[in-house]
Amino acid sequence: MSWTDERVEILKKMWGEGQSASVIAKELGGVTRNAVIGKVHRLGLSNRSGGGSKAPAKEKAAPKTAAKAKTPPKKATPKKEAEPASKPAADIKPIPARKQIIPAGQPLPPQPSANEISPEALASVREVEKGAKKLNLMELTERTCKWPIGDPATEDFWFCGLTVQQGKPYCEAHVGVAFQPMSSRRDRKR
DNA sequence: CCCTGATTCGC
DNA sequence: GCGAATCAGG
Repeated sequence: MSWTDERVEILKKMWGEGQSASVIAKELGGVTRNAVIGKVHRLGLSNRSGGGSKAPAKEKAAPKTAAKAKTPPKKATPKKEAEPASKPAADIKPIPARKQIIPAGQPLPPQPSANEISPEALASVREVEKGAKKLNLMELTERTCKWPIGDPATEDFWFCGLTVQQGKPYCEAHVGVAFQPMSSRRDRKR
């Protein structure tokens, strides 16, 4: 991919909106966040200033003087990550025949007592579950949502598997229902 | 650990 | 000009 005019437009727009480089990169597709950051700098809008026109212009000393003076690339962690780099996208979920969906009354490991989920949270949860990866116990990793769905006693059981929210063990939606601020507990009719 | 932007430098 | 590798801070 190259930086076509419109792609740069999107970049400027999103960067201006304060979107992170990774998000912009994902949006544009075909580029990594590094590419985005690099471009942002070349465009001179590293600072989120729009009409400032005042460029602090902080020049760094040019270390390259000697013939071959390479900065010792210290590799503290030579781990090579096999990142998917760029992949089209996996949207469009046919969604087979899924009847029973979270009975909301038993599959809630956390918060054992009282689990009346707010309508909004429950709505988003169901939304998420439509795109859940349905991972089994073996497929869970530190960054997959560990929210159980279905009945552990049957085959209709799997884990959400979506990307977790930093730190938490669940994805955003599930974090929402798992960590209900005890205040929002109101007796819902059932 | 993950994420963020910043910088360097070979291509 | 481009962007991976790397650095540095949260």
